[in-house]
Amino acid sequence: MTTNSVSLPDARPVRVRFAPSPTGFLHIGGARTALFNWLYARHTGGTFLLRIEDTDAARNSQEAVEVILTGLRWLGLDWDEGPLTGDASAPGKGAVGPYFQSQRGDRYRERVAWLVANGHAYEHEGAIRFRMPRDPIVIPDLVVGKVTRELTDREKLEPDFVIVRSDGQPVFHLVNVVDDLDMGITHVIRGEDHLSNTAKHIALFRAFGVAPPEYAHIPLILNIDGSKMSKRDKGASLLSYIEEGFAPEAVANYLCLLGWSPKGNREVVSLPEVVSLFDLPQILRHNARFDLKKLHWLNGEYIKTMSGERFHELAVQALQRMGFNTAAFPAAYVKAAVETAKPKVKQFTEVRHFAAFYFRDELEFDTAELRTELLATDRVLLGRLRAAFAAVAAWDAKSSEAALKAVATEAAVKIGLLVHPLRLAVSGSPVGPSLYHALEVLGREKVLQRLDWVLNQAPA
RNA sequence: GACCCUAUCGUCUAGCGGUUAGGACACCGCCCUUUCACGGCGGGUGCACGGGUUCGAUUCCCGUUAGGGUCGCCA
Repeated sequence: MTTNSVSLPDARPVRVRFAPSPTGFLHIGGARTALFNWLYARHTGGTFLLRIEDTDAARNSQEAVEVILTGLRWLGLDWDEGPLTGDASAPGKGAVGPYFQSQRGDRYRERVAWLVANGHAYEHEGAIRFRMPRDPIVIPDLVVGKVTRELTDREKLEPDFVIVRSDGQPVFHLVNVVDDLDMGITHVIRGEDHLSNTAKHIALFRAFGVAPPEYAHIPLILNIDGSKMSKRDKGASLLSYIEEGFAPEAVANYLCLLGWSPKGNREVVSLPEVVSLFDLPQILRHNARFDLKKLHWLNGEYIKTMSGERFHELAVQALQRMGFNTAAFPAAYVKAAVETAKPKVKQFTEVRHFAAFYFRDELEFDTAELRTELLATDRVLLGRLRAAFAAVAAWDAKSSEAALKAVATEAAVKIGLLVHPLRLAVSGSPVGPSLYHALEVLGREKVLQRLDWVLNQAPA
């Protein structure tokens, strides 16, 4: 029997929560904690609650809460109980609210008074301290196993810890436990950074005379170099993935793969399927490093199978964020243009390279060198290509391809000699969508215009 | 300093005493091709180290090392 197979079937319906502090920032690790809680609730048919731990007035604002709500909604993590907006005083959804700690002061005062009255806590220099047991506390953990936590040397000097500051504000350990108790939380799924603190929480639950919830401490997400991911690190904020053009389903899928596996050599797994496969004991115990390249690949996988409509929606969104006024172009043109980028794009910010040229009046080169390179091409050859294009009867991908190949054959050159400068001339970039399809979408007029521009420039 | 957790390719992982240690990303090579990209095929790289236990350890135990976490009138 391994140490972590400790869970017996529990009659109580599962109630889990994500309890972030509104810092104006949703950490990617926090997002994964929320995801794992959500997965467990959905897997067990339980309830997922969102609780805002805004006891620290200094870092508390409505906007900061909205960041969390927006991030969770973007990932597709809906909560059964919790706030509806960032407004702490507004009513939330659920029977055990308020779901903002700033609104629960009475509960905390009541609980603290009880602890003091029953000898579990006492006032000391204006603050209230909890009488912490001196003996080691055993933490049964669904992922880590049985952990015996002894006091550290510092704690031995003063084992009792503050639960209410001298200014009257209750402290995290107290409010966290009181809320979990009052909200009927059955499983606490949180980052491993809380494992050591759990001894305090268990002691508090016992003082209140109730059994602590089940615990599941999940490993942390580290930077790719193994250092801890702090707020400052690139990619630490969930918001950055929204801005960098990732699809939420890809990010959620990738997060699932960190510390958990669907087995069977699979990587692409939809959230509904993860819901059915997910369970706590299978979570890995070691930290994972965040590999942006794999997320990038995974995002590409999702884009490949994405409907044209959804791709269109997200691509246009990305273009507009980059300042392209796609609305100024005919809808059919935008649709066709964006479509040519779909097979090549792995991230929505990349539509800039694959579709921006459709929406620019002036040719813009990726680099100055490319401009020089284009102006150095054989004008005679390019002129013949222009003439052939002008003579094509019906302008489409097939006919422009045929025309280009005919010119190449006639001139006895490899088609690459035409293709490369042509691509540069119409898009300003050496990489892009299927060239002939791009020509078709762009329209003959614009193609000839851009070729003329090159032909009229002084040779490099 | 003390306490706690962890350790399979560069990265994410499968493996739960006997395997040619599997997959994916990344990387390299080849093919396809619209000299790019996309796609296809192929390739290399791994059980941190040292002791046990065992007929046999990647797998179990102990230690070392390394990484991470915690010890706050922050959450």
